[in-house]
Amino acid sequence: MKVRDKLIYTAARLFHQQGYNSTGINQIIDEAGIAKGSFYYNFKSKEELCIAYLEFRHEHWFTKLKQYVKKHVNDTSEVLCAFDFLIFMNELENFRGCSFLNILSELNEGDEKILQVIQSHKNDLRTYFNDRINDATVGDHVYLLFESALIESQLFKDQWPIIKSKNIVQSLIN
Amino acid sequence: MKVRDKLIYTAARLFHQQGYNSTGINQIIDEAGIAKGSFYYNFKSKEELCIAYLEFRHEHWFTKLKQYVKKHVNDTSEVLCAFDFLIFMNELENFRGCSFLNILSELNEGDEKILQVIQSHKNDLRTYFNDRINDATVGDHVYLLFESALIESQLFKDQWPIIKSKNIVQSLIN
DNA sequence: TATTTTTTATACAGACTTGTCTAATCAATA
DNA sequence: TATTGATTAGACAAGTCTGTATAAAAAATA
Repeated sequence: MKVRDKLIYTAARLFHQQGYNSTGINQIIDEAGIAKGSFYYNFKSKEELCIAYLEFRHEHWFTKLKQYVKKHVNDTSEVLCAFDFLIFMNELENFRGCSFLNILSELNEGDEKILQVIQSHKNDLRTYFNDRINDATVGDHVYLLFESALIESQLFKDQWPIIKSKNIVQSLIN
Repeated sequence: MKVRDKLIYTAARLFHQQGYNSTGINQIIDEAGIAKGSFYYNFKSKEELCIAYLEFRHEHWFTKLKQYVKKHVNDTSEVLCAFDFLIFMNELENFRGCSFLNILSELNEGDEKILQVIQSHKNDLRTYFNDRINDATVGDHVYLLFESALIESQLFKDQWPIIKSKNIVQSLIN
């Protein structure tokens, strides 16, 4: 595996587990087993790594979502399946929530570039639902409930907000 | 004003503007005009200040919400009014979002005490809606949309998620 | 008035942060 | 084979962080 990718994967794991500001460059390179010089050869700053991380996470997350949906869609609808995917991810990642919303909370004024990556990801998610739901109002409604399910399950360390949201969505799309 | 309160108010302003990890003790005491010794006389650690801050913010936020609702409830319902309050607060606080959800994203494992304060606040908010809505399913539905409105308006730096959520809620409670 | 509580200013410890720099080594490419 | 690109280990700068220590002064209380 390439050095750059090793750094991104390690950063992805640590950022998601510990948060962005709580994770230092030194820990990343230590756990990745990469020299500091190589880090700054591949990234000009921590911010640049953050953007690479979010772009990686974007691909990773949507790929996993689509894989999951493809595998389980026979039981239910694609849209409802996305909520099951959240449950699956919470179990996998221990209720750490959404990488993008977590970074959002740590942003300072002037981090416009990072904010744009986050907005872009969420716009894609909104589009994902709207592409699968005829009524645009319902599509946004589902997107909003999906976001709620994400953040509230992180907050309560419990799947109930996802289950509740899913039940509501089920009644909406029928 | 008491030294302890000065510290909490200053911390509240800075934590909400810049985030928890990005705000140091030194900046807080400088801007509050308080000696460092006094800080550690009143709080045994930054974590203890954080809890005091969240408890203050809890009182502050609900007080402001109820004041706002009392003043504007003649035009519309209490529940819908709460969404207008979000719009009002975003304008006032420049789309910095929810203090509690922002802290949540910065939590590390082991910050159980802080997590409990956040959960307690959100439970109160959930109860607030359920006390004003007969159907418990609809109550939770409104709570979830409210949370979504909060985080999504912070994310997009725009009021549209609140307006959309409010419109949905309006159709729900009629 | 005497005692205790609280606040002040400041220096400091020890650890951490991001980022730079050097000099050597390994790998790929022309 | 010679050159360029990429990686290594580690020291280092300059600053940040939380928290402690000191001694004096001010404020509240008995």
